[in-house]
Amino acid sequence: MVAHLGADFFDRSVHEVAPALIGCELTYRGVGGPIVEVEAYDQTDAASHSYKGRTDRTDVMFGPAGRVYVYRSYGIHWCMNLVCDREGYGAAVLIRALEPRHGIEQMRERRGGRGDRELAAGPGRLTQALGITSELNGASIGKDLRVTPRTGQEQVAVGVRIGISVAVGQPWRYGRTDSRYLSRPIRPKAP
DNA sequence: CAGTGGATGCTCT
DNA sequence: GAGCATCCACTGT
Repeated sequence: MVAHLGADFFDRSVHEVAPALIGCELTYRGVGGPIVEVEAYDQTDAASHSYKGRTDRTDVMFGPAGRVYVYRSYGIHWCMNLVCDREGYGAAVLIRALEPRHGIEQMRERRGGRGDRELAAGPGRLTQALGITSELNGASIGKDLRVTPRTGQEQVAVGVRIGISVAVGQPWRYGRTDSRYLSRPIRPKAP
């Protein structure tokens, strides 16, 4: 029985939680590994789904911390977030990449036999590798989905977020400096 | 390598 | 009807 993070870990500013998640192990039904890349989104942020207020889609973002917000991206992919901050405030961390460590064979099957570097390097790839869909939207962490604390010190790099068209200069992307499993290299500022 | 465009579904205007 | 918190295949250096 390994200790895992509960709702209290997430019940604070997303800007504290996001960097603290780097190096924590995330597994869904035993499949996963250490998180190497995340992005923070909060209610005052024009790039956040919660920016324009609570809607049917974004409802989970405004709920209690420690729940899972899953949305469809570009009509094809699923992206997974962990909800942060107090109830009523819309904030979440987008999980963008992890290092494959547990259940690698299952990840390979789900990802069409791609190389290890392409199993979970990117938010759409990660959910596909772990078998996460909208069925998980609104679920609480701690059962099928677990996050365990990191064991050592991590070198966390900070950069600008990817794939957005507003608030592009905000340094709210975090990642392990030395990881081979990032979706893209971390750049301090947009070029 | 870098750059481009298509796939595809849903939310919000 | 526009626009997306993406990925992949394909092209050309």
